Amino acid sequence: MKYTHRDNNIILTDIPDFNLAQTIECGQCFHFIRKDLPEEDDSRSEYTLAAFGRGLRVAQDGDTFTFYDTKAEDFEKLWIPYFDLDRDYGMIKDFIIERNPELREIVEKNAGIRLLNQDFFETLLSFIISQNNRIPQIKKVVADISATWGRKVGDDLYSFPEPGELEGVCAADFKEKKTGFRAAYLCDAVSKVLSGEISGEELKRLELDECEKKLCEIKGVGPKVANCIMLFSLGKREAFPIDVWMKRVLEQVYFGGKEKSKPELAAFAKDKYGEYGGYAQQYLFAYAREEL
DNA sequence: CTCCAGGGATCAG
DNA sequence: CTGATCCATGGA
Repeated sequence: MKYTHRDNNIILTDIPDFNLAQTIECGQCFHFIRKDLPEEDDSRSEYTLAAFGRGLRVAQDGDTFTFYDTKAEDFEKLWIPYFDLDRDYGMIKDFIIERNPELREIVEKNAGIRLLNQDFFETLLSFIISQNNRIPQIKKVVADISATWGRKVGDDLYSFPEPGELEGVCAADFKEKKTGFRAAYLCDAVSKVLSGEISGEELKRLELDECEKKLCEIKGVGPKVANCIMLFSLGKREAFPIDVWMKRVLEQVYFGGKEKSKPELAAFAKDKYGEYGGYAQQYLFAYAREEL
């Protein structure tokens, strides 16, 4: 990874297959603020985001990425893994398109997506919150929970609380954050993590099916949420979350619009995309939200 | 007013 | 296994 260090900023060029806006706004993370930029300038985008107890201001201008106020050590240890910058997405996309030519346009429309490697605990709670909810509302709840129990890590930006910071927080407290019926689920998740019954490190070592099964022991975690957690925070890139959008796009692309059940589609996707399921899923999801 | 949101728990058949 | 209903909350 080649980059330069200037005025406390990390400047990154020559990084292919990476678009900041596509990566941050494709529905895999909720803990960010997009900076309003004058005019609709597609070539520039800027965000502040929180991850792993840190805040980050980052911008893309053409093929130049700027990580503001970032030390080389943090860039190497935090942000390269977080943005998955060490991975060869050109190879991944070629592989997907070669085996699934019907996905060519869909992949190329969002060719700059990278799958983030997020914190397990934050991803677990965030995707419990996501169930039967809308992205703006999810973002609001995540920001509110962070502002209440996390630490200040930037202007109007707070880290997502660690498990220990939520010790003693009960369902009534979560309800005040507009989590609705998910409040009890969040309590169960927090208590299982605090007790050690659920551990991100242990889950990483499990096979996909075993990992999903274990995650589904948490109240409010079903197949879709479990697969999001595995894909976005446990490094399981063969995971394949199926929500209403994935259902729609798969039915449209492969079944002429005919209805299929989610378990049916899950088996279909596993057979079709195999270990690249997670990547295919994210290109399909972004396409579905834009075009369907 | 109704309908629905990156679903899941629960219960019926 | 499959399907129906309910779950809080907010926006269209």
